[in-house]
This record gives sequence, C-alpha cells and structure tokens, in this order.
Amino acid sequence: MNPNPPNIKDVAKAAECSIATVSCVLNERGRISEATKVRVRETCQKMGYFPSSAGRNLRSRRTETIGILFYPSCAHIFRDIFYAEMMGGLEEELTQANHNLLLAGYDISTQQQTLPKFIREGSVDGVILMGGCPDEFNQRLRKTPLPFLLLDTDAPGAAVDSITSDGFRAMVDITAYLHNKGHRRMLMIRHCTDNYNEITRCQGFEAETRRLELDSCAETIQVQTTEDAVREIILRLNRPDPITAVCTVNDDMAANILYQLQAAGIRVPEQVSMTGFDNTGFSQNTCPPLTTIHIDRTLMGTEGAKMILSRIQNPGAPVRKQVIPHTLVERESVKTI
Amino acid sequence: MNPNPPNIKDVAKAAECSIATVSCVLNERGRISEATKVRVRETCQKMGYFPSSAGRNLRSRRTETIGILFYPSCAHIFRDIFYAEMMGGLEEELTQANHNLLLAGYDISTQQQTLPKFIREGSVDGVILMGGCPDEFNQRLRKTPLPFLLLDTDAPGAAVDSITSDGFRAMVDITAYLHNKGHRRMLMIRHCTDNYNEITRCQGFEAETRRLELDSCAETIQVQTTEDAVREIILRLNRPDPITAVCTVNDDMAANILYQLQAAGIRVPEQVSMTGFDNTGFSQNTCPPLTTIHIDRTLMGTEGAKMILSRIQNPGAPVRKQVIPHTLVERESVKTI
DNA sequence: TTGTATGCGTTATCAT
DNA sequence: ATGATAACGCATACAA
Repeated sequence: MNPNPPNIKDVAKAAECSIATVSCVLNERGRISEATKVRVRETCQKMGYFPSSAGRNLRSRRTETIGILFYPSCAHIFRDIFYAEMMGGLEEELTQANHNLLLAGYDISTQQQTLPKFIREGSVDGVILMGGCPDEFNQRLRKTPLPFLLLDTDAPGAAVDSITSDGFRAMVDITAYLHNKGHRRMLMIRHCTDNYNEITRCQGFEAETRRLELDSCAETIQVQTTEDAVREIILRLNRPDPITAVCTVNDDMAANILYQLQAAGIRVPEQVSMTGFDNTGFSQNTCPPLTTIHIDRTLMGTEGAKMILSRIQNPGAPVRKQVIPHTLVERESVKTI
Repeated sequence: MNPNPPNIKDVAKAAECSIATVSCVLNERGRISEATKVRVRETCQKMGYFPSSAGRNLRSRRTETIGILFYPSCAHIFRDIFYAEMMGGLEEELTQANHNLLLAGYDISTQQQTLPKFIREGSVDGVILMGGCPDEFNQRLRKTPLPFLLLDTDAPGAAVDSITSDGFRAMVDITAYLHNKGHRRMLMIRHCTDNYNEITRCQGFEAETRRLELDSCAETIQVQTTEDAVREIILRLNRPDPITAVCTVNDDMAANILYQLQAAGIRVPEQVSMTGFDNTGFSQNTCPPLTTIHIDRTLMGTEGAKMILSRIQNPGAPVRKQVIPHTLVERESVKTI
C-alpha cells in the first residue's frame, strides 16, 4: 500500500510498540524485554525494514562514511595497478566496521570549488588521501575539523597521520644487495613528477651509494618516457666504464624498460641487471622475473582503515606515523659479477 | 564560538533574514530581491557555510549519490587495468552532475547481509554494477525500488539498463580480419570463469568461423593459467596442420601468453599470430605491438553516468541497452600468410 | 520495561 | 519579497 520503504513508525505500529522501543532494540540499548526484542526483530525482518541512513546521519551527526580522495585523479590512480590491493584492504576493513566508502578524484572535484563536495557538505566522517597531497590542499583540509590520513604517502614534517612503507630503507637494501652482488656503477631512474615515494626511494639509493662510496659512479635521473630511459641506459652502457645495474622506482617502469631494452638487443641480466619495486603481480612474469621489493598493500589498506576509524573515535590522540615493513624479493633480473 | 560548522540558522541570523530566505537564495528559487541575494551569498561566503547533506537528504529524499558495486570484489576489479578509464569517465560525469560516488565490492558487502549497506539504508539514488551480475543478485536488487544499471556487462534477456561494447561483432571483425590475412586454423582462448564479455566474444569467434566454414579447424578453449594456455598452443603448433593464429579475450591475457611463448622460443607473429582485446595502454608496448580491439572506456563511463542519472529522473522510461562502438587496431602481431 | 517529546538541518508550503 | 512553520526519519533524555 505504501510505495515508500517502511520507516521506524511503520515498524512500531506493526510491532505494537513505540518508535523508541524499536530504536532501542535495533541499537542494542538493552533495556527491552527479550520478548519485545524478538517481536520487534521479527517485524523488521518481515517488513524488510532497515533504518534510513538519512535520518540517522542527521540525528547522530555521523555518516559512517569514509571519503577516499585520489591525487591527482581516480583514473590516474586506478591505472597504477598496485592500488588494487590497497583498495581491497580498505574496503574489507571499512565494510567490516560498517562504514561506507566514498570515492573522489582531487582534480575534478576541486576544479570548481576549494574542497570536494563531500567534504564541504559533511558527507563523510573522515578522509583518506592517496597518491599525494599538495601542500596548498593540505592547508585547506586542515581548516576543516575533519580527521584525515595520508595513505602510502606523507607530508614530511607535517602533523598528519600517515601510513607509508619505508622506501628509503628499502632502496638502501636494494643498493646494498647490488653491491654485494659485485655491482659498482649503478643508475637509478625515476619519473619527472614529484611524488613522495619516488623521492624517498631515490634518497635511499643516494644515501647508500654515498655510504658505500660509490657516489662517483652512481647517478639518479628523471625521465619522461620509457624511450628516454632506454636511451639514457644505452648511453651509459656504451661508455668505457659501463653501468652494470639499473634501479627503478616501481615494477611497472622496470617492466617497460626491460622489454624495450630487450627489443634493442640488450640482454638482462647478462649485460645489465635491473630491479623493480612494489612486487606487483606481473613482476614475477617478466622475462627474466624481476628482483623487487615486496610491500603488503592489503595490509596498508586495512591498517589505513583502522587508523582513520580510531582517529575519528579519538580526535585528540597524538599523531601517528605508521610504517609497513618490506622485504626484498630475489628473482632473476640481477646477475652476480 | 560555535565549534560546529555553521548551519542555515546561523546564516539567517547573520544575514538578518529568515532561514527560508537563505534556502531560497541558495537553491535559486528566485523570488528574492537582488539585494538580499547578494547579502546572503556574502554571508555564506564569509561564514564558510555549505548546506549539510544530512539535512538535505532527509528532507528531499535524495542523496545525490550513486553507488558503484563491483563484482566480485573491488580488488579484483581494480586489478583489471582497463577499468581505470571507465572509473575516470564515471567520476568526471558524476562530479559534474554534482553527485557523489559510493563504492563497494560484492563479495564483502554481501557476505553478512543480503544487500550492501548503502543499498539497504538508502544511501544512494541509484546503483551501477560492474564486472558482472549474478542472477540471484539481480533478483534481489529488483525487489528494490532503486534504479540500477549494468556497465560493461549485461544480463541477456533481462529488462535492465545496460551499457556494453559489442564483443560479438568485434570478434567477428577480428576473425574476418585474420581470414583475410590468410589464416584458417585458429585457436581462441578464454578463462574458466563465466563472464559476459568473455562469453560474447567467444560467441563472435565461433559464429564467424562457422560462417567462413572454418569450424572444423577453429577451436575455443578455457584455461586456468598462462602456462596452460601456452602448453595448449604449443601442442597445436606441433601438429601436422599447425594453427597459425591465437585469439584472446583481452590484451592482458595476450601479453602474458605472448611473453611466455617467446620465452619458449616461439616467434610471434612469424610462427603464430596473436590478437588481443581492449587496447589497454600496454598493448602497444608489447613486442610485437598487439593487434587488438579499441573501445572508448572513458566514454563508457560518462555514458554510464548519464544513463543512471536519466533513469533516476525518469524511473518509468523504457529500458535502454546502449552499445559503445569499437574499432580494430592493426599493429604487428598478425602476419599475412 | 516502555512511551512521549524534542531536535538534528534542510526544503517547501503557506501566510503575510 | 519575505517569514513562520511543518515535515523528513531517527536517536535519546526524560517521564511514567
């Protein structure tokens, strides 16, 4: 008879009690007799009643929703295959905690206004930022009472919760590993864009080559395209003192370079060794399989969810910076020399 | 003084008018003098006021939010690289239309309950399903007054809005193309899971080989792993009448097979030709670059957004099944024989 | 153990 | 041209 979904009033009428009773039963306020509890629950079941989020949100001033903000854009991020697992972890943990997951890209949302709609209008209880966080945006977000968290990125020096991997230490590990394998002349390649992970990883490379006193023959370069990277590598292979190893900021870059290098007739790892980063699925399927750094990204996701939830529960707690451990995965793209 | 964000009452007081006036100004109800309009707008600006979504949702019975439901899971989908562009298109169009985007995976969300939280609690105005839609779930969703749309998948015969590419026709095109190039003995490979796109694509292959009377030497097989695929291919290359072409259901599969085939010493396209599907970014970077089918997935996303929005606006309109056009992208993985 | 009544912030209807 | 006020659906303080 009623086209609209049933509301708490309908349930109360059907269960012959007050709406307060229904609410108490559903929210486990425990002061209701077992008999009515059962009766109310059965009525809800029968009528297919679920409390409307609109009413609850308004009344409770909570939305049970977490916003995920991608920088710079959703599409840009989805393209980076390793975010899959992080999103999986996030979704699992948030769903378990009975929270929704709102998605937005930074560029589009903020083109017109200073903050994304869902933040302006209070549609979320907290925000997780992924892919980076431009300073200027960080400032704006700070003016908001909204808890937020940087996931797989960080704003060094800023008092913001964050979860990252230790890219610095990981690249130190890789560099030391290469050194152990006899490599001395190395090249590290990154993209031209500024990115927390790329920067810290390169810093790790530079710190360790310096410590090993290889800095005169180690070098970091930034490239626009795979072609550029390959050209730069070949240049350094044809010198009198050719490089013997190339490090990259992630598996994707490594794989692209790898194939184009091979297409140019250069054998890996015979002529030059290569390392990746992230241990994305396909890094074990390249020829040769990539030696890389593994990070449990599902864990990053679940930990991220937990952290933002706990921050919401306790806004005054001290800032937390959590580091997810990494491991070096040894495959066949590095030769002992 | 007030720790909470300002509400419409605060604005009204500051602008020395009633809350009704504020509401009318903000919602362009046009019956307010230009002078007060300006005054109210300035006050909003000054106070940093934005209407709370909670209040609006409750009153208007609309959430301005679209739910995206992934089957089977978020992680599973994010892994499929080509969803990036679709999500980009979706996000762009929805944001432009002032809508939020709520995300959930099918498996996790529905583990505990029959429908995802955001559907049960009326947190969205419509749902877009991606990756597939199990019959049983379709049924449940139908019991809901909620508009929904199948994006890049379809439930054949069901009266549900959908946007798909014409995988059937596209594989017909590929098969005819191979036939033109002199190929007669072909193998089509798909995964073991049931999936709308894989099924229709294979049907296209089968229909066209039948039409060309190649069905005695054309075959479709399902494989669990790349290794399986490669084994099956090599088996058929070593027969007296070896196959000359292998078709796949997507670029990803094609690339994986390609590399393992080459690792096994088989040259492509000299010994066997290969085709992909989807024209994902990396398909032009394989060696050799893949001949494949291009589908404008950003367009799929934007069209999907438009369709669900128009469905929400007009629930009674006839069901629409929209097909996004495709084109054959000729590269170097097919040899003329 | 249960019911009554109020307010969350908004939009919209009706007066003025 | 503007203001007072009643919903929207829910949670909860307080009364019974």
